[in-house]
Amino acid sequence: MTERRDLAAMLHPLVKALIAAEIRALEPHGISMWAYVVLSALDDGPVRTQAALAEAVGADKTRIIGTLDRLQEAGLITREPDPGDRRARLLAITDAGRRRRRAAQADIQEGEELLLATLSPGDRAAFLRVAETLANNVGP
Amino acid sequence: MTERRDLAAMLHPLVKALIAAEIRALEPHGISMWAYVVLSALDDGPVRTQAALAEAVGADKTRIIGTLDRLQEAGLITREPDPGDRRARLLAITDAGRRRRRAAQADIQEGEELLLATLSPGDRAAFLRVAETLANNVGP
DNA sequence: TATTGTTATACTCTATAACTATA
DNA sequence: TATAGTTATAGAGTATAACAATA
Repeated sequence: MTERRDLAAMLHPLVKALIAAEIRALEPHGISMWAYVVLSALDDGPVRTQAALAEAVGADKTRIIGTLDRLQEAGLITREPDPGDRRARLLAITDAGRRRRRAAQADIQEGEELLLATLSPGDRAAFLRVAETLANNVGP
Repeated sequence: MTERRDLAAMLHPLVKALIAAEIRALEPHGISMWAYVVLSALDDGPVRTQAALAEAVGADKTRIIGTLDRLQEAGLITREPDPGDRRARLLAITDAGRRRRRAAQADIQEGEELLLATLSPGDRAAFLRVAETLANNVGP
């Protein structure tokens, strides 16, 4: 094998920079990183319990409660007791939430494109393809 | 632009998994992640102050002190006052440190290869090339 | 007075445990 | 009694501020 740097050593600073840029991009939209993650998850479809949502976004169930409080307060999600089992909370994104999330995502990806623009079309496509593959191989 | 997932959303779980694997790989070598990072930086050449080393590895200067204490105690680095300015500490890796670091790196990259093995040779090369490029574009 | 390294303190993020309400 | 959600507590990691030694 030809010599190379460690994957983590290369990708960790990159991810740190991406997250910092994402936080800056989210600020004008008035939502936190966790709020964005939650909205993104709910944009794929409603979820029946907060624990399931937490699991889907890779968080502890206690960690998203404040986020859900604020998203509900802002009218970006709905959160109602399941009539069939009033312990559970049915979670769904609202139209306003969907608009907010998609506007935020457009800004985030616009920033990311500045980085990707330095790549050849072939490298860009290969990198995105591999990133998706590896992210899926590695579990949630 | 064709639709795609956010870079951070793909790469963050990947990096988390890589770091977790790295920590497991380092355990038999008896060094922490920060110790490995410090050894790797010093394997590229000695450094004249702890602050410069901290900066080089993306850490706060107060955060690496305990790590340096342990590395020195274990004989993996040397750390002596600069005769020309006794406030500064000259830092260098020892032969034992170099051996430890390289053995650790071999194990780490062996684990990473399991992931990369799923890729076509072209995708593998492109991914490593792009990761290096982006990591450099993004600052230290 | 300024700089290097160190120690002490506080803050943020996260996880664990204890509690409530429903079943 | 078991489960979903919430609140309270504690732990890890990090950054900031105060301190000691040297210049």
